[in-house]
Amino acid sequence: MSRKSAVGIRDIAEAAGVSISTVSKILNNKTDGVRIGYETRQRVIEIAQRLGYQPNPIASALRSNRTGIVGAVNLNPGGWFMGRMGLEVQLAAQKRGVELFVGAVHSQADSVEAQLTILQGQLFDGFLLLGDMPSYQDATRKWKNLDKPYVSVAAGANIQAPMVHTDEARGVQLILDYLIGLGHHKIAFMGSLAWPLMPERFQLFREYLTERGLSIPDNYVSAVDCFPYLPEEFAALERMHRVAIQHAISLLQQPDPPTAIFCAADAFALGTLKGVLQLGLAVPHDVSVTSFDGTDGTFACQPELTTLRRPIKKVAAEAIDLLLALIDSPDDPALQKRILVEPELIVRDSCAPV
Amino acid sequence: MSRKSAVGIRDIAEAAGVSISTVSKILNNKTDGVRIGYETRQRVIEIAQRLGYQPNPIASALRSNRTGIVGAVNLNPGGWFMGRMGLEVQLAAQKRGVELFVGAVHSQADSVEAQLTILQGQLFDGFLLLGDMPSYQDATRKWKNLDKPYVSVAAGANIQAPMVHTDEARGVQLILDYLIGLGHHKIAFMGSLAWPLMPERFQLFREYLTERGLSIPDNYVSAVDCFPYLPEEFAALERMHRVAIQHAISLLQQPDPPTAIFCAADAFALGTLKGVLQLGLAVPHDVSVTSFDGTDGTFACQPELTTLRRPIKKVAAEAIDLLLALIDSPDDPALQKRILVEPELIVRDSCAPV
DNA sequence: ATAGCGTGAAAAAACGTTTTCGCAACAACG
DNA sequence: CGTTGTTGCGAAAACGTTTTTTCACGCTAT
Repeated sequence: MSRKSAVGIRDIAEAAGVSISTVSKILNNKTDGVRIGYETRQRVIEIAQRLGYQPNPIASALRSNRTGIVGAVNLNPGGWFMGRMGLEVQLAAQKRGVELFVGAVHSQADSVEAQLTILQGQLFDGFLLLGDMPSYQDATRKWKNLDKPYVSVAAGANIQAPMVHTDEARGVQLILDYLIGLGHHKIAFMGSLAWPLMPERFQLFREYLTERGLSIPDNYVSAVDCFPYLPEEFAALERMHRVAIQHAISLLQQPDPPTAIFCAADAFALGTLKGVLQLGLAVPHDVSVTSFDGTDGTFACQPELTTLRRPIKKVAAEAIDLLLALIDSPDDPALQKRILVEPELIVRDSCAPV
Repeated sequence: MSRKSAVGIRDIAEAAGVSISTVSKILNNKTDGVRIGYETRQRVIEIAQRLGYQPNPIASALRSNRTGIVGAVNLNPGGWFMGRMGLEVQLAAQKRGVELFVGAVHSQADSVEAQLTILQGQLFDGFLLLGDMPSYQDATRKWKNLDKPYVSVAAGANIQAPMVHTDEARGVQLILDYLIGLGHHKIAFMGSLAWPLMPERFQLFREYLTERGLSIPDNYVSAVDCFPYLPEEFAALERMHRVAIQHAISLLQQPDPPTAIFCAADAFALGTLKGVLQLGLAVPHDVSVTSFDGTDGTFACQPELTTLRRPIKKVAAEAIDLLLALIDSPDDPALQKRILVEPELIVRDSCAPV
């Protein structure tokens, strides 16, 4: 290890017979109030190349107060949807030529704060907050006065920050339009009200149906009691799956069972599929199932799930664009906005007419 | 934005009536050749706290040449297994009190290099290379002489670097012992030989069987032609699923079909499940299926898959430990090692006696 | 001749730490 | 009373850049 120490800006200066400031300006393409002869410019660039110069980003960051790197912290990295989101924002960032590194939060609140402390340290020019969690408000409030721009991605509507999210009202509408179009009136809801976003999603579900005069009996609401955050044990998602199976069974064993089940996340739908099977019934013949999110699991099952696809790539792209804009002009009030992206209903094989 | 500029070490020095060097030593718990009175120590710490001092990691890194952060680049972030691996190394790092940020590689070789350039810049004290890819060798060769320690995780055996990996020979053995114990002799292999690791896995499969005098007819080897790297379109994994379905069907429609199918990754097994169903056959009654990796999808299907669980948490933990050790003593030859971790066979419902 | 100006570049300060070196004060010891 | 050792801390250099300021020179217009 530790070669003879890397070639720096002053090695170049020495080799070119110019000063280090000249080299810096040339290598950074400074043209503002700076004049450098064409001759010198070429020579320095050529020498830098030949010497294999690699700028030291730390030193550069210290002086210029910009690292050119953005960060993200994922509040629910173990979830199928948010896990994918972490990936997609990275992709979107790379497409725009900026590097994005993502950290994950593993336990509850303390870890968020630790992460945010790092993020708001000078390492990143700005960051993304991916997802939501109960203590989100508490954690972010402390950082409201941090001087790095950030945007919130796929978090609840009550966030006080620039944010990008799926148009969930539209999503719920797409699903229910479809189910009702198939003649369903007895539609159950399955989801965990302990998760962020889920209460809002249930609210939208209820509003849609009551507006159309359809009632939602209490026993059509199946509140799975589980928590999605990062599984300390490997089996957390599996446990959740099993719980969903049981919920599907109880939902369908009632005297007047629903003809369709609206699952508020893919994991619930997958569990429901299996629950139905265990009752000796069939999807979609005996009961229709819809899913929400459209992650990978929804096509690898039998029957394949009709699902609402949250537009993950679009959300990621919008988020990065917004963040980069904010980094460029942090005080532009026009950027303090909320972007809602339209989701898409993927019709597959888990629904049928009543 | 931009508060009155953050409180720095010298604000503390001023407030405490000591020099900045003293403050620095106190805040870093320096005890080496340094003596500071208990009195002063307490006072400075108290003041730092009261002023809400947040150290500037950039400045600190510049001087000390250590950032306290490690990085990782994930060569196959979109894969079910490697995606999870990215998460687990982060977790393992956090448990050890070090921050780890992961970047993802989206296209082929150029992106790897771009990432590695960043990684070997001074931002990180060391890094993990997660997974493998065809151009891995090319990309890393150029960086063989970088002065940051790194460890390779879950890459092929031909990597010239400290590495941590599943004991795949043991894994293949566990699966085949189990299948043969159930009386299976006609065992097919399904996998993509275009992926890294897969040829080696096939080799192990072949060796095991031929050692026991079992032949592997060519038509029992189903080489799915697909590429696992980061899906530019959302549907890449889905396409792969469909291809696997077709392969399962051709495998089983032969005159003398296998009684068991050894799938070299979870995605193939999930596809196989559906292929069998489409033929009007049943798993495990008509054919047994085993999977490799044990990611989330393997329990959310019907029947649940018997799978070899690659010990992802253990691998992640070993990798971080090794990396941190390397950062501490980069020149210790004892750390130039290869760690193989024992996998585990998860027996579920996809296999039955012949 | 000389003030003014445009061109090209060097000198020096700055970023916020860590680290090395040194030095005063005091006590103990012969 | 000099030497030696110990304690507690400060001064200053250093890390590798970017940014600001200054400067030399040659040309033109007065």
